[in-house]
Amino acid sequence: MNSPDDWSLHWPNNWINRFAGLSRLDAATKDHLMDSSTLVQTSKEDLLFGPGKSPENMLFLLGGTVRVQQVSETGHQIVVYRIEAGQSCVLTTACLLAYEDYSAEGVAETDVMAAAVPRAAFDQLVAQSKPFRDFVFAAFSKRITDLFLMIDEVAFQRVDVRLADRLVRLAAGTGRVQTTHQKLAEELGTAREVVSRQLQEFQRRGWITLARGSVDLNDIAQLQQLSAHNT
Amino acid sequence: MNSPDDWSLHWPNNWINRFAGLSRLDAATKDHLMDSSTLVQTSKEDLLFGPGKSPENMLFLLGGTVRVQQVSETGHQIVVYRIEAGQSCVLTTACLLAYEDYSAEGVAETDVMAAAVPRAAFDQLVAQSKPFRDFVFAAFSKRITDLFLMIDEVAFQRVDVRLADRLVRLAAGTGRVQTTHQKLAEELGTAREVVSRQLQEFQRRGWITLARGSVDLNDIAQLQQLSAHNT
DNA sequence: TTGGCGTTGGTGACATTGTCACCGACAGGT
DNA sequence: ACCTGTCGGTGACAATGTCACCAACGCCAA
Repeated sequence: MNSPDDWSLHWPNNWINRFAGLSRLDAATKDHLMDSSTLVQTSKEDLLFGPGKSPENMLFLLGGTVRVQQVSETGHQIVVYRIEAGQSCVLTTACLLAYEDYSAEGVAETDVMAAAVPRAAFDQLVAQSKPFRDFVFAAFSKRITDLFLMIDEVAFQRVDVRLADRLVRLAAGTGRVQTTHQKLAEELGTAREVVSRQLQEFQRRGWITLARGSVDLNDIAQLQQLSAHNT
Repeated sequence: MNSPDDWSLHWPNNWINRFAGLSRLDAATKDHLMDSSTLVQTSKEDLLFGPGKSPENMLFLLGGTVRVQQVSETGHQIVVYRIEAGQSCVLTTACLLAYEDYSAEGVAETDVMAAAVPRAAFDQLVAQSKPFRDFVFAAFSKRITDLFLMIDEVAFQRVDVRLADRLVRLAAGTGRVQTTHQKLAEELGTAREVVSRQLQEFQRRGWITLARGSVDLNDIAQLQQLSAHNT
């Protein structure tokens, strides 16, 4: 669901309606936003921004998912958050405005379609439209609270709790996660061996079934209970 | 230096000049900003914002320091960043706009003097002044990159490296840090015992001298070298 | 089919960090 | 001098991170 095909290609001129926070824009502002935006498409695994590749536009994601991850000098990685269809790319937009030494990167996790708004147009929209300002600051707010929660999680949560949480999220109701132990380790910012051992423990308890390159969730309720259990 | 006495009490009507990013405001905007702001003072250890205490104003810090820390459900704490004199409180300003469940808190680390700008005035300034927008987004940008670096640090850096770094920063050139091991542990989001053992190791190497409630730095160069060493 | 060969996952040993229980040293007030 | 609360020290153990190495699998070419 929400592949670039299912709606964005059919109503590319009406993408604004997909953003709840933009519904309050007046007609003239919507026109301005539409006129100054261009549709862009990228393929799975493409790098949207990262060290040495500043994003020059603000992106509104119409379809697909962008994974934002921190790449450490130590060679480690950790996934900080994801931008889903219907969300915008505010943090990186802001950061491109001033700072060059941006150590996070954004990777297309699927094929992605997005509306790109140049920096100048973004600035003008912020100036002229209060609903647009509200949208921007609300998006900021959400992301920033996520960042604080992320710091809390990394600093204080147990690995098994975090892993159970990610498994349930990544399965997204499908009951299966197609990924490797290495990828899961990079999600959590830990080591593959740690993930392997935790997964073995989950399997021993009958919660999941392991296979090469995938994890089947047999008892999502138990996983959720563990992930809610902040001991 | 930069105690509330040394300048802010003498030129409280000119505080805007203390903010480099605000120097480009035109005269009318400066007047507007001055007129809509009120000076506020708080005492050391006062809670400026936190769970159940949303900040209703944007703050420009004129004197003192505000410590922003994440308080976990587990009872742990970690200091995320500090707001120094000459900086503004953008993140929390943004977060107050939308989200209630804000788990971070801001504590006055010294007596604090600040200029408070109500939300409506803030919004109007953002709308009318491009330099003010630039200031706001630049401040956002700085804080957000700090948050990403914080995630990196907590996830991937060794405790000894982080502790050495904090000691040098907290000493601020004075060669001494007046604090307890428990406070240092809350800086780093770790346990007191861990801090105690690391400090003992530093002392064994002759880098520091421990005393009850204080740490003297004997060899800042060595500490800096360790803190720069990202192995 | 067979034999490389890169990817994926498993394992044990060890280092680092976190947790717990408990202790003693110190400072301030009476 | 004696409480009393704060501060720091210590050992045992658990959880997590690191390292070296190996085995199983899938793919592909000889």
